[in-house]
Amino acid sequence: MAKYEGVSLSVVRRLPRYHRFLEDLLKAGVHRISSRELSSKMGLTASQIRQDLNCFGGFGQQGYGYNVPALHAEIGKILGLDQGLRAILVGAGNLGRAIATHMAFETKGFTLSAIFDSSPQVAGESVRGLTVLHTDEMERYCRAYHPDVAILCIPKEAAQQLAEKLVSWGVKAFWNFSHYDIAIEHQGIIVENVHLGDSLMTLCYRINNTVDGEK
Amino acid sequence: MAKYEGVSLSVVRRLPRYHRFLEDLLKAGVHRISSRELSSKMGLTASQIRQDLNCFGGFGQQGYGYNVPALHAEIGKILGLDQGLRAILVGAGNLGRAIATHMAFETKGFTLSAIFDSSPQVAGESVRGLTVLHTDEMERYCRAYHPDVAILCIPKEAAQQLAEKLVSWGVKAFWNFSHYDIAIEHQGIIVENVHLGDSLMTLCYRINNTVDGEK
DNA sequence: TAGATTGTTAATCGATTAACAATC
DNA sequence: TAGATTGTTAATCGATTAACAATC
Repeated sequence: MAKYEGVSLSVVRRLPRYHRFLEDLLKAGVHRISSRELSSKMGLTASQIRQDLNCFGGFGQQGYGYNVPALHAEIGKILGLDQGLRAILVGAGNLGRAIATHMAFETKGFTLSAIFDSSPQVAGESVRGLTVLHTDEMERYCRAYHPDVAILCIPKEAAQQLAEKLVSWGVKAFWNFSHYDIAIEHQGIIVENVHLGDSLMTLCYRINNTVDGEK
Repeated sequence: MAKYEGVSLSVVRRLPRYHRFLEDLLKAGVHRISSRELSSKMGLTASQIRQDLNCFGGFGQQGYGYNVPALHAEIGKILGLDQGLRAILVGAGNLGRAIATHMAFETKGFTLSAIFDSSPQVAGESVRGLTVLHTDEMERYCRAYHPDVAILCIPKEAAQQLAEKLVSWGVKAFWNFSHYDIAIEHQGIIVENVHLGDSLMTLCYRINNTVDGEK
């Protein structure tokens, strides 16, 4: 654990993208790639790629470049995609269901192990082969199975209350789709936010404030 | 248009979050806030808030702070949330439907004006009060109504093909949920990516590489 | 007026890019 | 060996933080 402590979040956030591009190359049967070639495909500098990768070790070979299958596997290992961390999903509304059915959890390091909803109507339904449980059962479940992460697809107010409880039941990480900023009140908890509304508003700004032809 | 040309994307990306926090204060009946108070609520520095806001003008008052309703309205105007930009959604699968039904487009600067799907079975269905159209009708629709943005909730291969076409039909911005990196091949097009898989993999890394108690 | 807090300039910090010696 | 390309150090660039004079 914590093998790579000094690595900045900016670098880490680029790793999944490297992994994706290498996967494409792998599928295309490309066995060898230089930082220069990869940089032009990905729209960044060769320097940055070499710097990024060297945070984790020397995966290349001078005069040759990088071995695609090996590098792809290395990055997967660095990310921990083989770990099968246990995730629970909280909130089986439109978004929650879409996340449950749409996401390839298994190839991203996770197993979706339970789904909860606060509505008695929804509890009992089957989503992605899992029977939705009522949120009342969440404490028992967490204490018994110690999920690694909770995926919050619930409104802000519910998120605020439930995050508190989930933390007290030992959940240390959140994939947060709600508008509640967990990280502020819960130091030491890992939070990955997906603020769709913020993303859309940013897009709105950019459309309104971009001169035609500007990058 | 392009009123604020020099402002960096890092600053712009914080605007929606300011807007959200100010909305909460507004609802709580708070009329006045200093950069210092706001900074402690949001988990950033007072300096940064003042710097950020001053990119767009002097909205505060020395010795007093910021007027909450006024600042909230200003940021909304800067973002262009009152513009009602026309959005079309491409792909009415799990994710597309969730986005269509879940997102509050109206309060984020957009109007969802049409939904398309490539499956003849799906075309004709009603989603959020809109009849899903077949993708064959997209060209005619774009040429007639000039949508400002296309929301891509389709697989990578389809995204690659359709992005190409949409650009040729005059679409200048994308809210992209696919794994295809539009921006690389289409310079001058505005792309806001939501790479859920990347976010999940980043979370995987952070869980695997965070020492207990570390921030 | 005195106190508070902004707007803004200057200092620091971190991230990206460039350069090049090491080496396959 | 010669050419290519990495790993790594140094230079640059941009973003964040600190400081303080302006001013309400």
